Amino acid sequence: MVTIREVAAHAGVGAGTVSRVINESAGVSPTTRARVLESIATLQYRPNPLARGLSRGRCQTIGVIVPFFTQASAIERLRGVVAALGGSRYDLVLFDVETPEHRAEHVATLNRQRADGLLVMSLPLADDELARIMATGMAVVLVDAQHEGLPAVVTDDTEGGRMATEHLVDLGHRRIGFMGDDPDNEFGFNSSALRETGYRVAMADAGITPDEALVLHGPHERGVGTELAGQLLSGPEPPTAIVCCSDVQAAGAIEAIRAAGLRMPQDVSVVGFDDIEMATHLGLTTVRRPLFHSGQLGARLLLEALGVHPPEPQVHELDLELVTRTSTAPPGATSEPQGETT
Amino acid sequence: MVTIREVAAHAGVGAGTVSRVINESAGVSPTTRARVLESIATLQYRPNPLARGLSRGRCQTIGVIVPFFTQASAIERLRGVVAALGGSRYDLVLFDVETPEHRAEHVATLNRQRADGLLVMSLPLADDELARIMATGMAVVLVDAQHEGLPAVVTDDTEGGRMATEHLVDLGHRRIGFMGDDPDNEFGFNSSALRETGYRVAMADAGITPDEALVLHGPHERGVGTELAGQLLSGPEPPTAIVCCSDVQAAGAIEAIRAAGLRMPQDVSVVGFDDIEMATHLGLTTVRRPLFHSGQLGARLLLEALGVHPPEPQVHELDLELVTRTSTAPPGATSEPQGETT
DNA sequence: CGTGGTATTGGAAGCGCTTCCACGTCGTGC
DNA sequence: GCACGACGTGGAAGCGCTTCCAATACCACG
Repeated sequence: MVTIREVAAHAGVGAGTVSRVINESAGVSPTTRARVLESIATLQYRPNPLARGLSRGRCQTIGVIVPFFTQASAIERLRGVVAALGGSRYDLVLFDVETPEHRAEHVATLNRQRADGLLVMSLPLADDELARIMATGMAVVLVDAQHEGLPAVVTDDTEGGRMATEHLVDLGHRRIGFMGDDPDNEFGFNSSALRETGYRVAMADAGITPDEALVLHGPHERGVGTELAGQLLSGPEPPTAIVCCSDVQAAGAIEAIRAAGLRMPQDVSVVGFDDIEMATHLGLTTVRRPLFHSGQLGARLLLEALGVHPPEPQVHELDLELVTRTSTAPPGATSEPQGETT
Repeated sequence: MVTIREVAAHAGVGAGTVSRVINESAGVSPTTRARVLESIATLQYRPNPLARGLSRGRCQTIGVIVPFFTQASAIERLRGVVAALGGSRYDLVLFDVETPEHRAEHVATLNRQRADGLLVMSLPLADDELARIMATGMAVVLVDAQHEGLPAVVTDDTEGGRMATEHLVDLGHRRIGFMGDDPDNEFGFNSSALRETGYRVAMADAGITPDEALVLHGPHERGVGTELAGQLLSGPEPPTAIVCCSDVQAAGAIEAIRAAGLRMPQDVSVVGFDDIEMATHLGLTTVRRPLFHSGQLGARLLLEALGVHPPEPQVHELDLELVTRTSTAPPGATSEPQGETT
């Protein structure tokens, strides 16, 4: 491992001068600079990022805290982050959160030296957790979460739930079920609850009182979607349409519909949420979340926040969009609906 | 930011003692240890990882070099890595490689201080690149790539190509097309070429001389799959089956088949490669690669290599498996095939 | 020829940690 | 009562870098 001192010795200058050259600081004569650069090339010198970081107090790394890295939606966001970071000089450290303990651990461990900035995805951090992070001086940007005084990239989940439900109402459905995440999940995710609110708003707007037996909750898993949908469909008065708060649960629901020997959309319509790739293949009507874009924008905001002129924290709301495919139709429709939007 | 010295002062001991406590080194009396731990808790002290790394010469981080982070197969592997790293004390730094320049840059930048170990995915690194990496003393594990003297996790691509083709031959196909990656791609990926070899082996075994007009190449993209398949199908003597060297290209091929007004599998059978999630939804018969498992195993091997007793470098070959779904059937089959394997 | 800048430069200090060495302070065996 | 380990412990040195300060050289000007 070549050190800066060896380079200095080789070039016949002081260590400080070499440092000035690598950092492109002003005040090095062109002659000296050239000599130093040559020595660097000859010796194949690479500055030690750790030493640099220790000395400068920052490490050219941004951390991404992402719950359930294994979920398609998280991946899509991460893709956006990677894309945005592509051109920058920052490395990306991944903190996967699968349990509340993970989160606590990461928050506790985190400090300025691990990452200069932090992208927090989907996790509604508690006040004290955020306070601790802020105390380290790290720049923080939230994606799919919100907190006073912090820049954030969000979507309107309530509106999304409303859009999905309204679409079904417009098609003529009255008995509409809803499947969402557990409202009292251990992470404090609340987007599902908001979507449920949107569902209720749309129902109310249409003058329908939701049948509480048609509103079910369970973990964000495909199998759970199958199970919940099975429950809905086997009831005394099954719904003619189901709003799912994720494409994953919707995929499960579709399985349940097939298993029950029912047809989609003739017997049951299904709307999902997210528009992950799978939705295209399933022909799933869904509320598209700008996942990639949100990750990308979040990373950009973070880079800005780390820059020379950090802008005022601002909340960026990205639009949701209803993508109509073949999983929804008027209740009791007899013919296959035509045309698939990709 | 609390430093080790402040903790030492608070506990009335020397900095060395505090260090010994955090690192659980022997030689600290229980009384002192308790006092120090209390001070740490009171002051909420967190060791600075940079300083620690600088001092110890390692940074508790492993790097993952992954080309085309945006590809489903890469993601699946990464999931495995994250899973394997879950319990360890190592952080994960992601190096995305989208262009050969990226790769060169990463290899140049990399040094021991950035990561203690390196997981190289799918990238056939050149000798000099590897030499440079090895010179840093980093532990290296290859996944889906191989190099003398390095631990690796691989699959037999030739055998995979053979399996896929044999399956079609067994079904009675004779005119079988092949679609693969560009053989002279800028990264030096060769798995597609190996699969093509397997295809030729299977054809030869069946006594069939492949029609070179049915062997096409193009970038690993869905759109390209559509295009190539379109070409195959519009020829004077279209194939009755196509072996695709990835599920992504296969998905494109399926589109082309639909677009051409043909039926799958009655008119054309399709076999993919990878078994990404999409394959299930497409009903795609495919050669399953143990993607998750390979990432997980790779990460485990790396952790072992970083451990106290690094094992001898070893090449671990994981099995491929043909997953039969509804995209393949005997040529000219009249009835929908039954039963879907998930 | 003296004065005050400006342009370069070397090198010490310090970032926060680990680790090694030296220094007590005991307890033990004689 | 003394020598000798073993055990705890403090603290200096050093990891490789940045950055600041002082020093030098050089210039133009009067």
